[in-house]
Amino acid sequence: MTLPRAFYDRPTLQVATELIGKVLVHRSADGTTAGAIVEVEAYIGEEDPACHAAPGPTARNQPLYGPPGFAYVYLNYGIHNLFNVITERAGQPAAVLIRALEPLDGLALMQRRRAADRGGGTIPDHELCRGPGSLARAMGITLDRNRSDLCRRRLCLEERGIVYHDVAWSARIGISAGAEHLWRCYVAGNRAVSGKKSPRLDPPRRASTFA
DNA sequence: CGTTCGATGCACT
DNA sequence: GTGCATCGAACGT
Repeated sequence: MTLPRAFYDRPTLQVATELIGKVLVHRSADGTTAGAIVEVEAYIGEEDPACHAAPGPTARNQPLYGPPGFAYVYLNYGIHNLFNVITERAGQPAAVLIRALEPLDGLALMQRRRAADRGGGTIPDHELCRGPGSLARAMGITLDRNRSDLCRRRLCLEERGIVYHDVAWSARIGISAGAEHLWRCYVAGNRAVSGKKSPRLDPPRRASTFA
């Protein structure tokens, strides 16, 4: 079932953690793709230097100031589309960046979209939606989905009863200002999560007693 | 395995 | 003109 607008109309960190395990679905002209969210980052308010709202309202960041439950898609590094969901009530600029999915539906279509960028070759399933740019590419999410209503059918988030354990928090990836906030939420140990090897939760099997 | 580095387009100063 | 909420090809171990 599709998440209602009230889901997004709450504190951003709360929405971020509850987004883990929810399913992002895109019904496009090419077909339907879907995946379970395993990694997100929160961007909260004009006081957060890494948030696009940091400079105050501009033409580009307008969706951040709008009502919750809408998409904010923008072009990054001239190459990648990044997909965010708007949280908090209108006037409070905040969003959650979706960084990685575990692919569920439409894997062949994802494969085709990703392969279109390269010469060819097959991509491992767990790498299809690993990283925010790759995810948007595999899901077919482009700039024309900016401001899309996530409570409609075309592009939405669903509850399918998926539960992940070992949910962890860390600093956000790829930013310098605002690194003190631990606003990245991810499933520890999941192969579809971006970045290097996720730090292990369990302690080393044998700690040396000698220094 | 790991790390480095170039590509690329647009918003903003 | 500058600086990105990145990716993956091309190297080195």
